[in-house]
Amino acid sequence: MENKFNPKDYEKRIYKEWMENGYFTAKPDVTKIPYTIVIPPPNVTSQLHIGHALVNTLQDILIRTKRMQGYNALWIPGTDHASIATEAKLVQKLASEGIKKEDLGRENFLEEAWAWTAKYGGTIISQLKELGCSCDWSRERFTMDEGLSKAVEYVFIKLYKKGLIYKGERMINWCPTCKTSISDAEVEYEDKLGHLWYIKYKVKDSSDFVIVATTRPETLLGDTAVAVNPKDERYSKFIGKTVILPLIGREIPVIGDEYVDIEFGTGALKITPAHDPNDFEIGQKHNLDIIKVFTDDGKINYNGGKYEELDRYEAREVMVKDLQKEGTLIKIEEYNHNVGTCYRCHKDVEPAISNQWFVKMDGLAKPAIDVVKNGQIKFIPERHEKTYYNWMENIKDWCISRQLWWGHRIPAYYCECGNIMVTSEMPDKCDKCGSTEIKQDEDVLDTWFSSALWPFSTMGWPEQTEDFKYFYPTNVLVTGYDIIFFWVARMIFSGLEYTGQIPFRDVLMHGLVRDAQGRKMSKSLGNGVDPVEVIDKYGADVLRLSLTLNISLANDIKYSEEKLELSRNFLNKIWNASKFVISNMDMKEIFDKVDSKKFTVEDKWILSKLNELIKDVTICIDKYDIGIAVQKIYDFLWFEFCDWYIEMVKSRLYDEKCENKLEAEYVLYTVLNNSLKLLHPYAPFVTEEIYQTLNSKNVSIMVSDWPLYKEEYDYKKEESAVEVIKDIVKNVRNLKANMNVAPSKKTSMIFVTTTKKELIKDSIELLKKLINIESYTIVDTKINIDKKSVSIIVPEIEIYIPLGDLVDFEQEKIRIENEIKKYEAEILRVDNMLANKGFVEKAPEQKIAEEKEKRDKYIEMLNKAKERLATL
RNA sequence: GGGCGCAUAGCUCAGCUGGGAGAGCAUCUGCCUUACAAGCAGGGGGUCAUAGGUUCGAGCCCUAUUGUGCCCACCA
Repeated sequence: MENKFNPKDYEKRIYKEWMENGYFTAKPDVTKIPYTIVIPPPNVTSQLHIGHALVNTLQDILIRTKRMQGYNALWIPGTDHASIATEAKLVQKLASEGIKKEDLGRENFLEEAWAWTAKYGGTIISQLKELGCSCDWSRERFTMDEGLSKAVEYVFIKLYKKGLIYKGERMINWCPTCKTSISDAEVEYEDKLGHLWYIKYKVKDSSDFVIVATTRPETLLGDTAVAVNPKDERYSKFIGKTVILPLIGREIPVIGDEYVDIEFGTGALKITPAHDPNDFEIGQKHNLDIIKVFTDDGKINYNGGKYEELDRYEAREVMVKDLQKEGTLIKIEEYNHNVGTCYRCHKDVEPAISNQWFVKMDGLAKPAIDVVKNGQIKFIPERHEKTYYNWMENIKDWCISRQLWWGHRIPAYYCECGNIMVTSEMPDKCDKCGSTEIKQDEDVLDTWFSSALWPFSTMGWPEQTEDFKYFYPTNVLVTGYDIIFFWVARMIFSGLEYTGQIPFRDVLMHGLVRDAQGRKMSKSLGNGVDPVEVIDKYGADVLRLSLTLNISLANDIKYSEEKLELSRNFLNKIWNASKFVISNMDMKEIFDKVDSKKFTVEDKWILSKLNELIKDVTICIDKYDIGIAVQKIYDFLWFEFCDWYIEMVKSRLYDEKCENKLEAEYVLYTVLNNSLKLLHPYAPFVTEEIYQTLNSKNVSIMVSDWPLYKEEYDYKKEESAVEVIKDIVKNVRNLKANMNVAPSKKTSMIFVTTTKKELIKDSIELLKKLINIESYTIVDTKINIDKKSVSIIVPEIEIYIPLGDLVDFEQEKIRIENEIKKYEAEILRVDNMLANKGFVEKAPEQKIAEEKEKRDKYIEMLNKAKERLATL
């Protein structure tokens, strides 16, 4: 083992060994219970960011734990083609070369896209490997693989035949920058400061006018009515009349509709059915004309007269000026409102009427709600179920067509006669009119349409493969709560509809990783942390630990350098402790001669503590208390094993004649070996490196057995005995520190006790080492005690340390007086409790007994302290 | 407008089914003690946001308030 903890020495080598030994692969095996996770597929061209590092560390922890526990653990990896995101990036790249996507043409563009995928596609995968992920790479999938594309096509056709997919003209969200429709879930609302413009619409053949307030004056080009509330006395008289649109002079009717809020703005609402969802509905109700005024890229179209070709915001400026000139703009107010933006490019989306493909949601939503309500699928933390219900219960039809090229092309074919054929192969001729003039739909499917199938399409579904039959449904889905709508919800209803089963049993949702100031990490802020740089500097284990140690999954995680150092220091500690243990393993080959009767009190104590740890950690991981589990490992290894046990056994190890040296080595080995196994899911590399050094180069910790709780290691008596020893040691050290006596100074000690004689005798070697005893006596009563001594009082034991002139009696008096005060306070606390009728009557007996015991203990110590004080 | 979090030591956060407030960092004191100075030993530091309530007992459960963050929602 290298002297210094340096992850670079072994991480790459170990990962390669795991791969070569095929430890990550899993095959159906009826003799084992499957445990399956499918990775949330990262974008094929993405780089590993800190969120990926977290979600994949969590999955790896679960998979590695279950694998060691004997499950047939399978973690299916893969990537997503991320239709809109990838296409946008590629378009941008082409633009920088002066190429437009349209000039390239569909075929060539797709060729570029595949080339791009091939070039950048491997990065994220190799980064996941650096992180230590134990995915079955032989099953790596891509959402545009042939098999997965088949699944997409199969589902589309099936749903179409069932009437669950339809095409129609609806109001959808249009992104003029990405030039595609997007679903409701893909719209992000942002609070933006805008204006309310008050515009005068003249009533025809009258000197009256109606003033409307709008945040979007440019849409007046598409106005086909002004609506007022029929109950509004100011305006009801105008209903049925017409008003004249400013700037363009077109006549539009004034209509009455309850929808209009009398209190808001002016109480008169301009209606633009083509560019506002509410106006669209009102338009439908009143049979209003629909006049589109925008082009697909957000410019004013041919209906805009002289404003044609102007960008929507440019048009706004120009029109506002013109309105001012005309005198019809009478007021401008600042106004804060919610503006829908595209989740990809963050530009404002346009509500627009468009002919698109939709998935009919009402029938799909209910079963998806039921499986969560009845507990077949559990969300962790549970509160996210509410978010899920809220969304599912108010869901609208899902717009799935995208005006993009990169993605699964819609398997719909159009004949010039208007007939639509939905099939997997391009038909030779129209099945209605026989024409051979047939064209495929130009659009592709929403990227989430294929992700929704991920838990089963990755297993070869719709074929009833062995994998699918054995590994599906998956056990747990691990993901961030920010994609409940995009992905989790859609996998649930898809799984139920297509496979008739839930896609996963548990949904483990983690928080977002934020920067040290608590801000979201983003490119624009430049506060992102590159996990690859972290791995370079600290190693993957440290990164993984820093994301899991001392965190609660329910909350967002603040990332900081400090947490990396904490993790690094811990692993360094383990490294050094292991070095110590390994260098003291000279009798390892005769461990079969270990005699458990020769276990000392500290041996039994640490074995018992280890035993508890095994139990706790196993339970915690099962409950997804991943942060608590590793905290317990940390505390045990550092504060029990290193701080106490190793110090306690040193004297035995250094003493060649020690009769239970073998047992000491064995216990060191056992505790370290098992602790490494518990820690392995969190820090796979360092635990493997140590494990192989501790055992043999031919074994691997990742396929070793998970430690089990053993009844015979439950040594309660020894646990409490060691607590007494620790109590003594801490008190002596404390006293020495307070009196400016070097801890290493050897002293003689007198132990006064009647009940704990054996314990002191048995553990005197320990005490000698831990608190530097030169000589000692154990007596029943305190006679012949050197006046110039200090005293220590612990339950049932008094210890006197003659310190000669170092003893300052005034100091000693004050110290003992303070202790007396402490004891009195404790006694008072218990007395108050016991004097409380309610407590005595209602508290559990055990609790009352515990309190009484404490009281006795403190009274005893109080009396001793008083006696001692009297002699000073 | 609805919904959901969070508020615990100077800082970052743990705290499982309610039973004497914890860790790391920072700070102070003393230590290069042959696994570890990325360390060891010891100390100081908290009305667990506020106000009520339930309970024998509340950091934990209930209600309200304040501050703070997030999600959802078509008021122009």
